[in-house]
Amino acid sequence: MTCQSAYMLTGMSLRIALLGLLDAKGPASGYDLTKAFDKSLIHVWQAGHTQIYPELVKMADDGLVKVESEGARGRKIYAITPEGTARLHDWMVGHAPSTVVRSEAALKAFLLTALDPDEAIAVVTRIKADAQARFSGLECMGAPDSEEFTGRFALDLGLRQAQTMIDWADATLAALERKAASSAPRSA
Amino acid sequence: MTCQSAYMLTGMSLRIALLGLLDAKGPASGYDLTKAFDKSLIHVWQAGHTQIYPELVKMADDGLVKVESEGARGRKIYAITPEGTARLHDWMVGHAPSTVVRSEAALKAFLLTALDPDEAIAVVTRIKADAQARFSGLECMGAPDSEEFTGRFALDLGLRQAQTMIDWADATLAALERKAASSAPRSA
DNA sequence: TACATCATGTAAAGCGTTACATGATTCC
DNA sequence: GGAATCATGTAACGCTTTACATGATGTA
Repeated sequence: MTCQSAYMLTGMSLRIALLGLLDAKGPASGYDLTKAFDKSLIHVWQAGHTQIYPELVKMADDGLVKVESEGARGRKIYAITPEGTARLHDWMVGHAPSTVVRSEAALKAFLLTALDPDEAIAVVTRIKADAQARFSGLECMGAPDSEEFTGRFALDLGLRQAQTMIDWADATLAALERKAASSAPRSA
Repeated sequence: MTCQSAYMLTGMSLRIALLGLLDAKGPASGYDLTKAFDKSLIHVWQAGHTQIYPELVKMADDGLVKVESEGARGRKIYAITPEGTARLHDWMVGHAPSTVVRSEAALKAFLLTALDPDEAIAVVTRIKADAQARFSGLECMGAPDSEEFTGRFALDLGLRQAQTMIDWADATLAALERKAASSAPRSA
């Protein structure tokens, strides 16, 4: 009956991502964290500075981070607190993964049968091209210099997911082409 | 320069999902559509009745659907209009897939290195169990009677994605177990 | 001096969840 | 009569995006 405290029940993932970055890489400013989201968290979670700055203020109010120092140009360096570390740990081991899915690609897949085969082929071809671009982007993040080691497992997952989309697109294109051929065989 | 009209630029996916259902299955009430989301769109897009009812009203205002008839118990049957069909078609072929990703599982993958190997193993084991449950759920939706044919391609995609998560979890568990063994070899 | 980058914020609007609220009909 | 299901809605809150806004510092 005793429901765990509220942080187990609500979204919170932006907080967790920020705590994770501060935990892994040490104190940083909102500006640094915004860049980190763009650079190494882009395939995992997205947030802009307009979301990050106010969230850091709220997290400081809640004692999860604190302003460690203020540098040039009003730069504020945040550090994770022991309470913040504990919160991060609790979320990682205690938070039941949410089952919500909201995928535009899956929605297009769902609605594909509403289109003519030719149009459906165009849609899936575009999805495939996107997945290939994502795969290439992730590959670049990975191997050579790789200043970001934190994302090793997430990178592997991202690559596998992109490959899965490519494979699905290939299989779907094959099915659609069979259908296009059988529904209009006279043009051969 | 001429940006396409606003519907190309914003979210809209709930609208599209509703239009797709009305297009595929014919006129339906908000209640029916809510059930359809739960039953056949659950692995694609999620929405509850509190979101669907007001959205249908707005869509009627915009001329994409209309109240075709009113049945017992205040039941309102919505039908897609030609304009709605056109909007659905335009989105399918014209909307650039959004690149935003926000995945709690990927976030956990990213933060895995912040945990002890033992804890990380527990987290990944749970992710794997979830993916297996999702896979089984999708399998049930698929084969035998299958009153929902519309979701054929989306179902295939969902199964592939669930399998990918299972495969990633297995590979990650193997890596973590090697790490756990090498960091504490004396307990053998 | 002008432009790029660094660095921080606020405000408005839309999307999504949870809680609240109501009433009709059907089945036991 | 009571419970389950049918059927629709509103309100409050939180998350996310877009647009607006400001000023400091470095560099060509």
